[in-house]
Amino acid sequence: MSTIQLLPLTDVSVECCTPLDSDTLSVEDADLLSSRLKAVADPARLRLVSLVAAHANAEACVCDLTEPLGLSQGTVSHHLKILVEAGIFAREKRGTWAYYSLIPGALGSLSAALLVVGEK
Amino acid sequence: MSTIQLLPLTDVSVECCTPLDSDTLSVEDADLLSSRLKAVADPARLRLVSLVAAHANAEACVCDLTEPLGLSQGTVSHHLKILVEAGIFAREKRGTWAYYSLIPGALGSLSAALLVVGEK
DNA sequence: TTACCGTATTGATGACTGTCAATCTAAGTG
DNA sequence: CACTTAGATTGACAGTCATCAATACGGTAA
Repeated sequence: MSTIQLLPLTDVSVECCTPLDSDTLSVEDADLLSSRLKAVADPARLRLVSLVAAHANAEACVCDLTEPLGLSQGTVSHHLKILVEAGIFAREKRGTWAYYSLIPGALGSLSAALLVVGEK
Repeated sequence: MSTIQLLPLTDVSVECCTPLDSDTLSVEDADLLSSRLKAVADPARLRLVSLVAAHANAEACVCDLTEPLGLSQGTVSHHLKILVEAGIFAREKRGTWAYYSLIPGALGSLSAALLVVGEK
């Protein structure tokens, strides 16, 4: 049997979609990373992260956060949802209260991903 | 003369503005950090950082970046200005061309600042 | 000087976002 | 059951943003 060269073909397809620079950020990766960064690039949400991290047991309910943030309950709930959807906060409902906590390593991986963008 | 107690007064004022948690992100720091993160939380600007970093000599002019980004020249110029104002890119004009380059350590300090927010 | 080229800026537009007030849902409590 | 309380959701509004087309600016070359 003749052994068909498969690897060169896949290489060509890779070259096709990355024309000039070898290892540059793809559009998909850029969209993904930017959406995660957007979740954190807001003063209210940065303070939420800081408040929750500084809180006892590293978790807090909405009622703990509304007053120090100076925003309405609905707005705080909105920001918390964005942080949960970005994979930064975890939400656990116990009784009437909803407790939010930092997902371990989430900020670290985001911080690391940002750093990698600047490395060729 | 009666010695007036000044220190207790200032202590009270400090307690007044930091009611519960001790070392939480201030509103000013949150605004500052979020504005730097906003500069980077955009797909086009993330790709700009990646493209410049991967470019020869780690610098590039606008004409090098317009085509791989798929955006108009004016839009690319606009994004580059935002990155310069955020302290991430440096701009050097040589002749007709404007060369942009990553400021060393800029992404690193931003990445580190983001990480610190999550540490109590 | 005029002409050209690379870049910056302006104006307009459509999309997105942060915020609040109001409402709705759900879980406890009388 | 009705009532209260915590949180989520909705609708509306103002502000911001990404984008393009067009124009202005600033060197360089003829």
